[in-house]
Amino acid sequence: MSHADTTVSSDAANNPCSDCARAGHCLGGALTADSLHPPQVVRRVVAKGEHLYHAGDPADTLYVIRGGATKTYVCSSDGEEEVRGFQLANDAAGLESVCDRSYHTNAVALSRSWVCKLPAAAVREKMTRSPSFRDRVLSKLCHEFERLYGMLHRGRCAADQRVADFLVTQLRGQDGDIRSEIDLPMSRTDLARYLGLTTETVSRAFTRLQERGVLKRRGAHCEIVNPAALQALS
Amino acid sequence: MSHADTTVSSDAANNPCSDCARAGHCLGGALTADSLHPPQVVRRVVAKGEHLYHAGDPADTLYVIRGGATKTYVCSSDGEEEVRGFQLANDAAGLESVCDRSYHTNAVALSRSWVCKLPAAAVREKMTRSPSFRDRVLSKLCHEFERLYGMLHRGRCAADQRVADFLVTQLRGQDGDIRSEIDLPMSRTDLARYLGLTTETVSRAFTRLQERGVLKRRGAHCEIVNPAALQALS
DNA sequence: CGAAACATTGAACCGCATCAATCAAAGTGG
DNA sequence: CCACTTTGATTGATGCGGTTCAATGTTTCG
Repeated sequence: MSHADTTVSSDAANNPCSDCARAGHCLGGALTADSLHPPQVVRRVVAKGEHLYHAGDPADTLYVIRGGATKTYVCSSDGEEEVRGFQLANDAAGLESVCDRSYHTNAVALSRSWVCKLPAAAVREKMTRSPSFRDRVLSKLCHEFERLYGMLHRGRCAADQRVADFLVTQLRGQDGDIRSEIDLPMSRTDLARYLGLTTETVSRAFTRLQERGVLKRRGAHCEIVNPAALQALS
Repeated sequence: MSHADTTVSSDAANNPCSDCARAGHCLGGALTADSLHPPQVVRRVVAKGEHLYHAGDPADTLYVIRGGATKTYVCSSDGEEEVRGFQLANDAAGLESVCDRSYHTNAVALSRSWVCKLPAAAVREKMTRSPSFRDRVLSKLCHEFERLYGMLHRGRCAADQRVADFLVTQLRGQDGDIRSEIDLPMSRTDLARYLGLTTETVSRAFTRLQERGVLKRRGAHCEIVNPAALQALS
């Protein structure tokens, strides 16, 4: 994945979205399309382990992930970490900034990541001015609802199903087609805390999937040998 | 609970919210406050077992429950019913009408219920006109997110904790104070399908809570003897 | 009253968590 | 570059909680 366009031209200094290939599909692009004066969207590189925000911080920024990967998580009352979601390229983090005063999750980079910061105030203002932009934001919220309902459903399935379902979800790109291989950016521990299982159980599920000839693993890389079988499980 | 105001005055025929005590706290009241010509909000009585909408129907109505109780549910691929939520007085059903074209759940009355139908088009239109109304709708969506996150957390707890946590949630009225007794409007089966457990496990959890002196049951009625102990569990 | 639906209780089984050990990969410092 | 440490992943053995199957008790309603 190339991030050559992070080198800032003088144009991009005023509007980082002007030289972004994804501007047409991104809330940031829409936010800066009818150009007001100052740069509203800011690009940033985030080191592995660095936080985008913490729970309780004033929710003043909507993040769009350009590259890399992040996770959102909370620490439950018993001290356990609950992973609420992973964000890859083109995903949003901190959507609660649209409808709440403060973040209720923590967000941290799983690897070196490239993100765009959209001021929540600008997003709200644009929502007021443009119903179509508002509908795009609502659509994002709607997708998040669907994802959460999916998580709830997964929580009622057996371990192998949870892992299979997760893989199917991850393999489906935003363009709709289904890839046959993937690099999982998160650790087994994070995946377990996302799926509501232990690392041991997740590990065993992967082993079983491999033994059945559904997939092959090489470290974080994961190749789907039998997509139909994977789909059938989830 | 009295529903005397369902008897329609000629005023109320044009605007059912004009004689509703809850109009000030209800999206319906806000929708009809700056009165346009025809009645936008329609009241209806829904018989037990009658559906408000089905999954796949065009999502053209936002429902507000005035009295009674409803549940939303989906039938998963394996034929099992998954209950996604219960709606009591002042709760909304069909929130997806704000951001989606069609409902993705079914909604059915658990008992004779009184509902208000808000046309989704009118809600969207008012959102465009009034940022504060828009923020109220967004706030509803935000609360739904919180509820879903709570459900996800509950899904990782033991059976007794799930039931205790559910009770605590139900006992907390929208005014913030905590009641000491409650009539559960849903069957054990529905509750089990909501909590991701079996009816037997839910039943045993209630029995254990009673044996520990936390609560007393008389049919659907549930009296909390030791609120502190209940809170401590959840 | 009698039937049907719902709720409760009991016994046995099974899947996941837990505890524990080994293995693999990635740094780190001499 | 190689020992050494550290971190993460895998595999194994055991126990427990919730499901499953089955029976009984309770409520509701024609």
